[in-house]
Amino acid sequence: MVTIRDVANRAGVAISTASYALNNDPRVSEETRRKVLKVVEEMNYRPNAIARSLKRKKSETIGLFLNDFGGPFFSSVIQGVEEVVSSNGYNLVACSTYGGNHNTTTNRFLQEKQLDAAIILGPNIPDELIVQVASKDFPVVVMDRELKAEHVHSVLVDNEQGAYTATRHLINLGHRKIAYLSGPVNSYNNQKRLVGFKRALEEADIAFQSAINVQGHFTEHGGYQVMKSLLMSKNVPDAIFSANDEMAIGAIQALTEAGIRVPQDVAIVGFDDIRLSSYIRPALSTIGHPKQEWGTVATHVVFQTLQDPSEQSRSIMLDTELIIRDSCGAALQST
Amino acid sequence: MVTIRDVANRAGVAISTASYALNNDPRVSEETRRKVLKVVEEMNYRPNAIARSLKRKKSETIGLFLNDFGGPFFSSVIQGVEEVVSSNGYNLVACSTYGGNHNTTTNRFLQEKQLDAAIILGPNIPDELIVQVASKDFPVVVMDRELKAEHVHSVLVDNEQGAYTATRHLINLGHRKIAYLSGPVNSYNNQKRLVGFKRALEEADIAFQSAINVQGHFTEHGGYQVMKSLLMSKNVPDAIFSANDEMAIGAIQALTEAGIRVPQDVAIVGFDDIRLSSYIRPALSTIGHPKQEWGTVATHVVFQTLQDPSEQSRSIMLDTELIIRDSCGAALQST
DNA sequence: GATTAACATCGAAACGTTTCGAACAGGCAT
DNA sequence: ATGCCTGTTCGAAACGTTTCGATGTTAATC
Repeated sequence: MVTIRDVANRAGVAISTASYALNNDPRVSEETRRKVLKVVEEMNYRPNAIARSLKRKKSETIGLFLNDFGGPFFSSVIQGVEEVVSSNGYNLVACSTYGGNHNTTTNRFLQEKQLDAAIILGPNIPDELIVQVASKDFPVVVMDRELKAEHVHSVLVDNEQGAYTATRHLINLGHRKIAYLSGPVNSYNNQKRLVGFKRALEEADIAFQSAINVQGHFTEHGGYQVMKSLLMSKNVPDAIFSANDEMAIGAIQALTEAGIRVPQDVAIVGFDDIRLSSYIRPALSTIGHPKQEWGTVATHVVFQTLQDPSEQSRSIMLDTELIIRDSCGAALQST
Repeated sequence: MVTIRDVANRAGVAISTASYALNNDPRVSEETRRKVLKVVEEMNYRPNAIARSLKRKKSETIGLFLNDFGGPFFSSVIQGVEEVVSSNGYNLVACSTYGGNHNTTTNRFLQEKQLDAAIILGPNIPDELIVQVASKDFPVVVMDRELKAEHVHSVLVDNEQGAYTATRHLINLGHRKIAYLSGPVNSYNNQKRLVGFKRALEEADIAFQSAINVQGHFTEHGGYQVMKSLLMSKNVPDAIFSANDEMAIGAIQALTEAGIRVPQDVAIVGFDDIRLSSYIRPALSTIGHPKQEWGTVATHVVFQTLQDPSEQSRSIMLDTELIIRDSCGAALQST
């Protein structure tokens, strides 16, 4: 491995001079700089980023922690993050947090100071770990929870408002018996969406029926299963608000198989606006949110804090949008 | 920041002893080890991974280079990679290679020895860079090209055979005028798929018509556009082999809009078996390949080479599978 | 011709670890 | 007493950079 010492020797200068030359320090003369750069070229020298990070106490790398690379809209979020990170001349590493507390990658990157900042979209990282690692020169942005702590910022989708809008929409279409197709009960997103759902019901004087509040684990298969059992119990609602699109798609499948028409017999609205939603039949009405922007905003917060570490903790909420397609029946009524 | 020196001081031992204690070296007595670990706990000490990497010349991290996190099946590949990496106690970082040669992340991680190995699925990383960085203690696995060089291994999908099977299938169904819906001409995947396509035609004594060899950039929109213009030119084929599913989906959209029935008027087969393919109507017949396994195999090769650096360069080819749904018309004929 | 300033270069310390070789203490056999 | 293990601990050098403070040169000023 060729080091800066080799370069310095060959160029006939001190190590420090070589280093200055490489870092465009104005002290070094144009002549020496050229000499050094020529040798660098000849020897194909590459600075060792690890040694540099050790000395500078900066890695110019920010970490994005995801619990699941396979998720349906994470790719959009990553693209947003990537865009801002690289436009700032920083590097991005994406780390999987799969595997919970014993995950070595998470602990290693988060606790062992290999990064300059972290963006978190992995609910299985505990709050305590986050507040522990966040510090003046290690800002953290969370996208999957509210967490009020020093040097921790949050960028969130307005789950509650979105769920409220979706439910409200179903109520306006004349539905009264509306089921909530729930994600994992301890999920932050699910909790907020449930709150919005309940608020809309309450406003319309509809009682919340826990019998038709069923849990589908945020997966297509879960949605399918749960819908199946709801059908068995003969407890079929007029309408369904699904806490995400995946489950809604599974539910539609189950309904269709049972000969129940969507939206004529049961109307359904989802949440997330994943790509698949506009392709299935009937096309899924849903609550959309700006996935890529979500990533860019979070990343901007990171860089602002990096530039001005005295920055206050911020909390940003992104708006959602009702997307009407076929599964809610609104298009049908209006014609 | 609390360092090992602080720990050593507080515990009343030498730095080296503290280090040995932390690394379970048998030299240190049980008593001292406990004393050190207690102090570690008290002070909440975390070793600095950067300093360790510098000294050990190992980062226990492997890098996965992707040109596009948003791709439709990359998430499956990543999951496969992640699984093997973490089961070996290593860390995974995923780096975007978006932006071509000037991409700093790529250069930095690849050239500046922050990693122990690399897996590459980003065609915009030039061959020269790969052979330059591959070395005895830095194995590289490519998944997006053939590249014969020392310390470079390849794990590939059998594009040619897959394309051959798909085309052959269309021919067997009685089609003679078959269009090739092409990806970027310089793409390795596209080239191989084209070869397989041509081989099938040749075998059946069908001339390759360059007029219906059209380029759709591997995107849905590209497939849609290209199909539109093919329809304008009145040069409509009996059947289409699309070099990937995305383009096939766009093409079906264009055909449907023009009132042309799939598969009755035009049969179509894609490549990749992305998730969407089984949801669209008509469901897309395609060539499937084991995406997650692709990742796990590549990663196994990495670890084998890491364990035995004298390992020969390997080249592994994964089989594909014809998946018959509705768009090719086979299901229709058989009933 | 002495004084100063500006410029270019250098040596050495530091970043936080790991690890080599030496040192020390105690126990045992000579 | 001497020598030699064995078990434990230690000091110091290294890893490849960056950066502080010092040093030497040269040219400009009085």
